[in-house]
Amino acid sequence: MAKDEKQKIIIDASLEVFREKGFANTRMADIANRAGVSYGLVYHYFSSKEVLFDAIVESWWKVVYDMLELNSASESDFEKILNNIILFFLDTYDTNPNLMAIFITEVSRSSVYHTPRGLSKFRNMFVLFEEIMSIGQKKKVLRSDIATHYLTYIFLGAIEAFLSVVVLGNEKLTQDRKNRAATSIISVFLNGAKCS
Amino acid sequence: MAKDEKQKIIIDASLEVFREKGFANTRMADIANRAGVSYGLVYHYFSSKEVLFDAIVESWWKVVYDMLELNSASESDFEKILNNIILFFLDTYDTNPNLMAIFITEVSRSSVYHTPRGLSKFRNMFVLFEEIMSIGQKKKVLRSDIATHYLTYIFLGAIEAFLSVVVLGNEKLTQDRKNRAATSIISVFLNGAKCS
Amino acid sequence: MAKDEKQKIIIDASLEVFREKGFANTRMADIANRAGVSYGLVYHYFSSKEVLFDAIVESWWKVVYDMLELNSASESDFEKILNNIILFFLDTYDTNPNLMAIFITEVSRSSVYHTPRGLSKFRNMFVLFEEIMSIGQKKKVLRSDIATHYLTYIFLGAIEAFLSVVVLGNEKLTQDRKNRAATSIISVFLNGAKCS
Amino acid sequence: MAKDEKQKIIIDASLEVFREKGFANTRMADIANRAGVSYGLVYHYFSSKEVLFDAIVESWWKVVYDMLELNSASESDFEKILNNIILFFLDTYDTNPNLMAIFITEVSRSSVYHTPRGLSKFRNMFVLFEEIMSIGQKKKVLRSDIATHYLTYIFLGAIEAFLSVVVLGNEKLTQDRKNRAATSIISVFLNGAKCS
DNA sequence: CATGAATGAGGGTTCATTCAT
DNA sequence: CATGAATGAACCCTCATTCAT
Repeated sequence: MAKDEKQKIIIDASLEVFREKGFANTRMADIANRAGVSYGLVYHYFSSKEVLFDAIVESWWKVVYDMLELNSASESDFEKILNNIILFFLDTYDTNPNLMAIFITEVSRSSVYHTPRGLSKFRNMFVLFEEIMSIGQKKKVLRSDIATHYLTYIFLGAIEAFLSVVVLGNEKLTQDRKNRAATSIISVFLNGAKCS
Repeated sequence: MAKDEKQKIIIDASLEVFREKGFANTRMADIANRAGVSYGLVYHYFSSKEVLFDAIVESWWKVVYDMLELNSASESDFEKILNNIILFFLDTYDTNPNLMAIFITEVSRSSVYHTPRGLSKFRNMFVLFEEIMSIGQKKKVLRSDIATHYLTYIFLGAIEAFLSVVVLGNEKLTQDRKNRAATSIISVFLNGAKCS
Repeated sequence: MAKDEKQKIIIDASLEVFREKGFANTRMADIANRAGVSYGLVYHYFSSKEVLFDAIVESWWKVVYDMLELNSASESDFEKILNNIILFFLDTYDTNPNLMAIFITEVSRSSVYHTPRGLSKFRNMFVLFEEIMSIGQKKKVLRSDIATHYLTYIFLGAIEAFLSVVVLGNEKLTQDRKNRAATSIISVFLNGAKCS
Repeated sequence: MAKDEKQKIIIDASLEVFREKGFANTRMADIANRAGVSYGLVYHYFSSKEVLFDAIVESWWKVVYDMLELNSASESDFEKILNNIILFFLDTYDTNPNLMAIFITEVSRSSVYHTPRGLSKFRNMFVLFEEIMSIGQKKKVLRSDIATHYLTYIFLGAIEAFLSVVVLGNEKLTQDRKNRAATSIISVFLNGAKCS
């Protein structure tokens, strides 16, 4: 429909602008201009700047949660699961770098998003990650002498750190590089960085 | 001197407020109130909000760079170096949780800080980290089949992820917990998460 | 006709909303919603918010003027005429409390309505009231040692004050109470409040 | 002090503008311009348009309540008390016509002011008026066969109606005219409008 | 050094009105 | 007739910064 199309145009424009300027420095006028629509139309679809931002973030959480739950329920080989997860993030960066950048710079750490509600979303992701690590431990793939949340910190931290560098450098990811990154991260995570 | 004392009072107050509200939502008036000084005095010492924030961040970068350079030049056992680095961050959180929180939420990822100048500071830290990892590889402690920057992502990412959880949860760290965290992170980083 | 019906639906809805929120705080969207019609249809029938409001007020003035002219020409006993006038206002409140409330709160005093044109409508009512008082004086029912406009102030003021209290308190008027109010007001107006 | 003077300048300017345009059509910029101060200074003293308006209205209620309580406690002749009350309103119009106009057009009836809190202020005045009427009845000056509140409606209504005409016509009141108005209103109120 | 009054540009939001379908 | 998407001027309020005392 025309309606959904316009919404999409506005959301896409806001993804660009939020990414470029950050939430605090984004003007609703910037979004309207970028979208090529009038000032008021943005408000016709989104009742406030925050609502617009939330719409973006919610859609992000949904796909993350879905992805994690899917992998949580998966019967695949555990290493394959880890690989899926990393590639999910890298592929998302590929197809929607603005969304990924916003997640990294405005959501994952930014105090702006850390209202109680925002925090719970973040924690929820963490819990889902932890479940997967717990599965790895139950399957005897992962060590059990390390508390599950440390495994989570390290795996999630590696992904975020890699994404941060890519995002902040505005780098382009080839399929090849994505695979190498996933392989390297998983290799260190599972086998360690120490010389054998 | 009285001068330095007042400056310190203002900086301490701003650490609190920046931590609580984030840079964008902090008012100069908030800082003045928290410091118990007049509105204009803040401007007497810091010519703008940004200058005040930068003063804080610069002091942070200085200690981080110093610490990394010290460890870079250190003759210690490599594992000991890694341990020093982790404990540096955890100890800083202990003694100055506001500074650590600001680093995590306002600097390390936030787009607010990602002016070209801010980015270069961040990259500089990354380079120093990378040098240490490179040393580990030269010393044959770390694998050389993994690109140095991946080792960096994983190690730095783990620290940041752990700190994030602690900071966002406003948690208290005992000496014991700090040691356990360091040990766990290093153990996984070096030996891997896989069951042996 | 369908046309007139829709107009009436819109007018009735606007009476409700204008009464509840006042002219300034009424949105055209509120009226459309209350009427259960689309946004644009209100504009189809009324070219602006002011035109809609005026349509209401004009209809009010018309019945007031008609009523006053009728009583002005009436051969009835003067006391009966005063009674008719009071009961006209009270009956109107009964049948159309929203209209009465709008008159009291938005028209009779509100500066919103006091454009030159609005004022002239108001003055016109005052003149008609004054004519009736003048008739009372000519008929030797009312004292002539009091300037006609003072008689008008007192009589009209009493009606407005009573209506104000009823309107602001959103009170229900029984036939009995209406009669008592009319009798009391007229008794004091004609015979005075002093103990005899 | 400079501070109080500036406040007064702003309040005086806002009295003018509120009177001319009404609350809803008054721009904060208008007030600042009229006061000859910067835009922000208005907010320095009054945190919102509503707070500024309330400051005005509160000061009004205070003098009204004080005046009514004084007359309530007065040992004077009852007719003298009625005269005092009327002259209070007329004198206030004389010295501060803008305040009086705002009371008449924006407060006494306007729905804008009829929040629950606004209403209670209005009712409070009504109650104080009613007490005075009740005293008149107890003193056997006023008839007791008429419910007290009807006496109140008629007396208060007469004052308001007179003031309304004066305010809307932007008329000038001489001392002489004030006295005649008071005498006429009281004469009709006490002795009635009927020819004897 | 210290105070806090004063400034005014900037930005989010509202909402009457228009217009394409 | 009817719809509701689209427009954009208007306005309240914020707050970093300046400045007189």
